[in-house]
Amino acid sequence: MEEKLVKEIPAKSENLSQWYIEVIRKAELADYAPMKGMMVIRPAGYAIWENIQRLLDKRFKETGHVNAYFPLFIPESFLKKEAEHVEGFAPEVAWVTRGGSEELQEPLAVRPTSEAIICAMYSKWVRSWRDLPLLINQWANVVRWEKVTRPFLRTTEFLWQEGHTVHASFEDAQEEVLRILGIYQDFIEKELAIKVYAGRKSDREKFAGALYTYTVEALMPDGKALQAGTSHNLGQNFSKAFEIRFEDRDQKLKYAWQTSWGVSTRLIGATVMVHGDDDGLVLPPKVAPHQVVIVPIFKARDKDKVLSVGEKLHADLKGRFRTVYDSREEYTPGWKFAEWELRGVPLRIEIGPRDLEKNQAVFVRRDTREKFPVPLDEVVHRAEEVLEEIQRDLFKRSEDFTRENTREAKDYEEFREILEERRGFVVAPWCGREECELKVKEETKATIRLIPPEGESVEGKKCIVCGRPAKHVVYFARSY
RNA sequence: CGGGGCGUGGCUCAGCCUGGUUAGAGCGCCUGCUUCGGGAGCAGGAGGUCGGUGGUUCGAAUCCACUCGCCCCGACCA
Repeated sequence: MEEKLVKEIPAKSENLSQWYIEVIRKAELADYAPMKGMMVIRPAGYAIWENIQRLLDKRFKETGHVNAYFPLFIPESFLKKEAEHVEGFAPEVAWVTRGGSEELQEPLAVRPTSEAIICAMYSKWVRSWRDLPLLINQWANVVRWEKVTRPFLRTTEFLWQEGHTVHASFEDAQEEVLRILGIYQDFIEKELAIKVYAGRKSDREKFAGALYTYTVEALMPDGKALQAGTSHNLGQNFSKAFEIRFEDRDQKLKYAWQTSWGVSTRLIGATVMVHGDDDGLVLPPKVAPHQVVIVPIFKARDKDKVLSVGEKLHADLKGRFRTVYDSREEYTPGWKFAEWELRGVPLRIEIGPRDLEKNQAVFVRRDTREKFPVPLDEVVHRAEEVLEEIQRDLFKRSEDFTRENTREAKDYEEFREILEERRGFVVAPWCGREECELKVKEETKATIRLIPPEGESVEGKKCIVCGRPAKHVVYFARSY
């Protein structure tokens, strides 16, 4: 039994919810603002977001997308143009009804998502098939008046990116939707080291106003699923509501086909939950604000020697990795170890008198706590390898956990038993009827998280609930 | 939005039930010295008006009402 090194954080395995909140505050990722459901993203948290932005934005640009920025406010009449859309979002929209001392003629919604305002602009910009595809993304904040909030996972205001594209055909739009879904999956698995399943949402769970919604879903340590990103095929629903038409090669005027897609600061929450441990954050090297921390260890008599080697190490490392050199003298090495572990720095490099004698440094992995000596002239090279190993191992662990907690249910009794006692994903055949979906939700609190891509045959399979012939084999889970 | 719990120096909490001296502790913080390979030791010091508002009372952290915020359960949630 390993000794717990950080005080005042509840054990992750015993109380995930408390652990999560405490870690976020103690590691200074975020703090509560004085208004309900709102938080301040502190520098340590924002640095993760900046890394997410950088790595995702690169992928968007590589696939032909450009960034723009649309207004925060949406006139009420615009929001109302697409019927399903307004119905879906109405309960959680914040309104501005006054400007200065004057009542507004028309209330302005604080965007809960930007389809309405963006489509209004697109209807002005799209005229010809030559204008398509239109591939725009924006990094922005949105506001949703949620009843239950939790830092990063569900807050009143949050940061995200939302892509909004316009295409000449259903096929083009569908291709875009799946391309983005692929980017999300690749990004989350490679950079955040979180295993996700990708698939389509049931009609009940899809985005308000979409034809189809695709999703990537991750499994949290308590066995509940978290929607990590969505990509919607909007069909012509919005183009008809907002009159986005183009004249095609055949000289016919056609309504455009659209998509929208997004991931949010919720990804930070997922990263914290999936990888953290009882001593605090464990951050994947690719998005960690600091990838390496160098801690020099010295007594008065070897201070100069150790510090000069430490500085040399720092100089060698800082060009390659996000490195912090913690040479503060007011804290002891032990204190620093605990502090940087709490903050999730993937690799710690210790350098002390004993190491100098052997011309080495000591590496300590945050994820495994594995400690091993590295010759001084191999530090940079080994650091690179170790960071890659950590990144890989974190994903492996997430993948193993997710697979181990993905089970097939033979019958409804077993289905309920799994969701009650072990949770995780339960894979089962479904007839496609909302009635059965609702029954499952009522009786187990689980919903259909996704319908996987076609492939597996449903020949001879029967709905886990009603026994009718199955249309799909789907993934159920309780969710955040 | 319904049920429950909780707001006291930066943090974790005691005090409240049974109102009454200058509101306490540990950690953290500041100063000095000694330390430094897993959250160092000693000495001295600073810091709170008890979430907010109103009420009861000679007197309120303590009792009452309202209100803001946080946590848990439920409802809701693309």
